Amino acid sequence: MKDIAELSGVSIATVSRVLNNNGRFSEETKEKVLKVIEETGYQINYSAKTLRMNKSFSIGILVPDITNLFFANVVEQIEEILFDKGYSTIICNTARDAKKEKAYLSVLVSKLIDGLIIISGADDFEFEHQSAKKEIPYVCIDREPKDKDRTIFISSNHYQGAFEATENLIANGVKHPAIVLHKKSSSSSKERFSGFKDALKKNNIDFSNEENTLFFHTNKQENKTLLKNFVNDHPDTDGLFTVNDNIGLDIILFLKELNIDVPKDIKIIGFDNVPTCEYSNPTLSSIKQDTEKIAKKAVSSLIKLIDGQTEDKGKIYLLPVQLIERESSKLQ
Amino acid sequence: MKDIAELSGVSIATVSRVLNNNGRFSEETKEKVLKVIEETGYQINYSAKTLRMNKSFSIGILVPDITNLFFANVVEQIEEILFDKGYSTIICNTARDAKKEKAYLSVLVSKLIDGLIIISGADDFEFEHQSAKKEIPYVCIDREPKDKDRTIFISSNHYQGAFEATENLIANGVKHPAIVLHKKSSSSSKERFSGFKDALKKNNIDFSNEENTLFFHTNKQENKTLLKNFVNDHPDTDGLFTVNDNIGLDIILFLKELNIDVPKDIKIIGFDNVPTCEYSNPTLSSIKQDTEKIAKKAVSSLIKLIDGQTEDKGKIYLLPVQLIERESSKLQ
DNA sequence: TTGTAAGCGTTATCAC
DNA sequence: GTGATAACGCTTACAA
Repeated sequence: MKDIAELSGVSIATVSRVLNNNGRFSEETKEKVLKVIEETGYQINYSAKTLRMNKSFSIGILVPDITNLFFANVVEQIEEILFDKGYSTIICNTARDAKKEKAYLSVLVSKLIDGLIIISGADDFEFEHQSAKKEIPYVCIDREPKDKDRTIFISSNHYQGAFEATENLIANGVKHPAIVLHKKSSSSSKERFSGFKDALKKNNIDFSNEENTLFFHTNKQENKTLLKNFVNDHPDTDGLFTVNDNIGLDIILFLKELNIDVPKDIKIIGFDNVPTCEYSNPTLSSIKQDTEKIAKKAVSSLIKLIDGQTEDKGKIYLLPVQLIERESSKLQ
Repeated sequence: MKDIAELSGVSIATVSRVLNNNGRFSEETKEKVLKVIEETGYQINYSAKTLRMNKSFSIGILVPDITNLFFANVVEQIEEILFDKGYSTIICNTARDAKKEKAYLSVLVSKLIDGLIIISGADDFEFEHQSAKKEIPYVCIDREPKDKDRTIFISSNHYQGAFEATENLIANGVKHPAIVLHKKSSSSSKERFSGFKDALKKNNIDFSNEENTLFFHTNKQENKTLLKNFVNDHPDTDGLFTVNDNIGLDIILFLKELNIDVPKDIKIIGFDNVPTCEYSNPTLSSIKQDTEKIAKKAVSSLIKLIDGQTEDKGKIYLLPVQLIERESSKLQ
């Protein structure tokens, strides 16, 4: 800027005004300055700007696993919107590791990020606003904040999705549905669980943990055995709602090995609508989340908070989901 | 820092020394200062540090599409290694848009990033080092740099992978192999193309663009027609090497509709080894890139450049790939 | 409409 | 060992 000022024969202050279009300069100087800027290929120094303005024009995103397609889609779309608004995004892959999450939060605070978007995660999110510093606005996607009044919570309607999936199974003739899920569960999979249970209740099917739930681990081989035992112990089972598509897809393979036909013997519906659903055999029915809406809502909510509009604080946005029917749940 | 200094009764300079472990302070002061820091929950201000040191402790990554699993894997691993080394990563999703790429580069320069990692992309990468500023070190993954002497190029051995895939098809009885690829091609898909051609040559199979190549577009329906026409025009075709798995997986579905059996009538091998390969029917053989090695090599190379070690500049690292045989290419 | 200068939170040089 | 202090590049209040 000093160079620009000298080359165009004005003061540094004027250069700054022109750069930020703050008014208080003549058309003539403006052109002079912009010309020099053009020629020199000047690039603003954001550190200095940040230091001075206490605003970094960057937003942090905390995501458990960027290789998960659902997350990747949301992140991609958030990033695009933010980019258009002049913010850059710092994507932090926490690898579902609480320690790493803490470390990242600390780095983000140090970088004076203007806002934070939290995507999913094992337990409720807590932001320990260190010291009396300016509080950093944040919004949560698919993960409940501990401090609900301070932030905005955006989530797909997991309950509704699970409910619809289960009712669809029943409508297609399933008499003994079961849910397959992981033991340690996020707020969203808890919602899915209760959607499943309520659908049974509504359809007068008794629910018991023993008969209607199967808990998977993370190891594939182990899960294969768990499934085998489950269908042995509960041979009536004729429909499975799997808490996500990865589980559903694995089960399709497992059942093939057990010579159990999908959908004739057992119907399956997953959750997330990952691309693989279209390539499996049979193709996997699933619940599709509206990643675009989620991303848009998250960004607009966050921007509001950043701009000091507090009227949405404490709000919860539940976004609708959509059942995508494919072969795995079809009536024969 | 000022507060810390006052609270612990030392000068700001001393606090800085303790924080950075620069020596020139007594054990006693150290403890005193660290205690206060602990209590106050002090967080360093990176903007100030960056401004002063002209070093930002952050690295930019340019990636065409974060929802592509191969890219996501590489990015994830790069991020993890960098995090352990105290760098934070700014992931820039260029969406294969040259304009956006330019815009991002400009932002990254403004943020004084210490280094840059470029992943893939349509054409050779050019970094127009603006003005006489400090030059930013960068390394390229799967994308050739224009200015080869300035940087380090890391790539899977796409040529070898394509060569092996093609030879494997031939070894399994394929007499009339064809390659399926996109018209506008990156440096890596060019390599794959020439690996394919050379494998034909070595096995005394004549190559012609007309008989042995099929160019796909981006539209799925269109591609289905293209494939249909191709197998009509060239009914001898009994093996396809698809330049990536997404094409291969689509073709499996298309051929099913055409009542052409895979692998009996036509054998297929893809490239990238995406997870879906294991779920399709038949499962898709593929070439697996070693994302871990790629990530490690990229980071270590970049760090060397950042540290001013120039002896590796201009080097090219070709990393081995691995054929994963599944049902789609098996001999019956 | 323009210029001067203080100050943002660090690090690094120098003096003690 | 420790402390003053200049400087990094920018914005902005105030003066002109």
